[in-house]
Amino acid sequence: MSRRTYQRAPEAVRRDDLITATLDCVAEFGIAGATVRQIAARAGVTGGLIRHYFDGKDQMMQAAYRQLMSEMCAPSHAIAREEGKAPDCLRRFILANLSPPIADARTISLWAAFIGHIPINPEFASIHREHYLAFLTSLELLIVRCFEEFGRTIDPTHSRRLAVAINGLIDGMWLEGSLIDDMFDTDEIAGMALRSVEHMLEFAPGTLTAIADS
Amino acid sequence: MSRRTYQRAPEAVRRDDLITATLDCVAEFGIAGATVRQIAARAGVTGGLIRHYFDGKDQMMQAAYRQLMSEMCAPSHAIAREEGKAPDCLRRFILANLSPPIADARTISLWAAFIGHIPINPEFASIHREHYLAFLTSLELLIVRCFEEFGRTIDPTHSRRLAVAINGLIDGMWLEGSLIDDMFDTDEIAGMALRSVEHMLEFAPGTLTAIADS
DNA sequence: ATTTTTATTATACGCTTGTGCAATGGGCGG
DNA sequence: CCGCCCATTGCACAAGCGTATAATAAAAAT
Repeated sequence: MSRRTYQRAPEAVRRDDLITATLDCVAEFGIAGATVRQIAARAGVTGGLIRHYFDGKDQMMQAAYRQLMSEMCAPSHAIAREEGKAPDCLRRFILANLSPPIADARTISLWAAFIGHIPINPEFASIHREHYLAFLTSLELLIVRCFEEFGRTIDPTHSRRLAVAINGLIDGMWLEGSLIDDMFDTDEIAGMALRSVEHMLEFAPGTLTAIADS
Repeated sequence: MSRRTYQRAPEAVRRDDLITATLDCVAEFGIAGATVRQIAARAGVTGGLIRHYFDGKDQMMQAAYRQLMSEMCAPSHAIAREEGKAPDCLRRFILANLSPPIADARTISLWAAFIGHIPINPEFASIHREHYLAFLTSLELLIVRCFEEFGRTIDPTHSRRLAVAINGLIDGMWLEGSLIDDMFDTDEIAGMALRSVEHMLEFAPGTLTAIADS
């Protein structure tokens, strides 16, 4: 009988195709709808192939979650490491996390789908923790740089606490703004966040909000 | 053959038992592990009974989500409507949302399990939206009361924006503190949140943090 | 007591799931 | 151009899922 023609691909490419297809399916149908067959179809292969690249569906899901978190955090880390005036970097750091593609329907759908596994599955908890700590550290770095440029001193305990609080603010407003996307527009959410951080860090009004004031 | 003995229960009681069992199973095993049979076993009945009280598993899950959200929001609404000095109410409002039983492993596990349905299922989105807006309104009420007591004026646009930002802060810090529960203790998280809100509302230092200062 | 009602059990059914595995053929080394 | 390797297919399988439904017994009604 006739068998479907196919094309071989390098291991790295196939793995990436499968992970991308996994994320597509999870975003669109949720965790429950992202079955092995759906994912395989999306990737243009048949279901059996998944077990050739991953130990099982669970491990592929973990790989997909790892990639999602990396993609979500990458812009933040890049901005935190840029040269330039620290307050401007902080401003762009906050803005990046409250605008597309971080703050959009697909990303929140993926994040929401995976986060249910964290309290249940230690492997997911570990991935989450790792990225959370790295994000926190980048944010703290930025805060310390701001204080230095302003000639203010800050001890590590204080800077870490500020980072935790501001991280919470960013996460919470990202969640609100993305989950109910028809209530707020990006600029309004971002403006509120910038103003809030200004106050929390005791920056002079306009330090972060110079242009986007309303 | 012998058939298991059983006891009839009033409709309201059985429904509540089933919803409680649903929440227990979801908290412990996640959405995927909360099967009809697991839930029925936890409730002390057999699986078929679920279809006698609910149109299907989906509708029972929605009822469980509704109950979870109501339980999570109830303390906040109660505090917001209490008599007493507004800043103290606001302080207790924030504290309540960052301490057990709101900020604990079981509640975050439930919240995280259900939130994945919001981007996929309009019914879940509607339940979320309804409770989110009510929460926001209670918080805004509290903020306005504080301003009035301090003799400061605030227009509705501004008060709503502050409520959105502070709600984001609370949600985000609740998420951080509960999801990685071994990194922070309740008092530290709550203290940081209170200090942050003080700054955001331009309250005098100590207005909310009089005792819990560090 | 007896009858009626219906909450609950018990079982079966069809479907989908993730996985295991033999067959196949695409593409590279010789 | 051939022959080998292994990436890929195709199918079968057992397990578990939500649901449907007939039988049963608990409790209410008469």
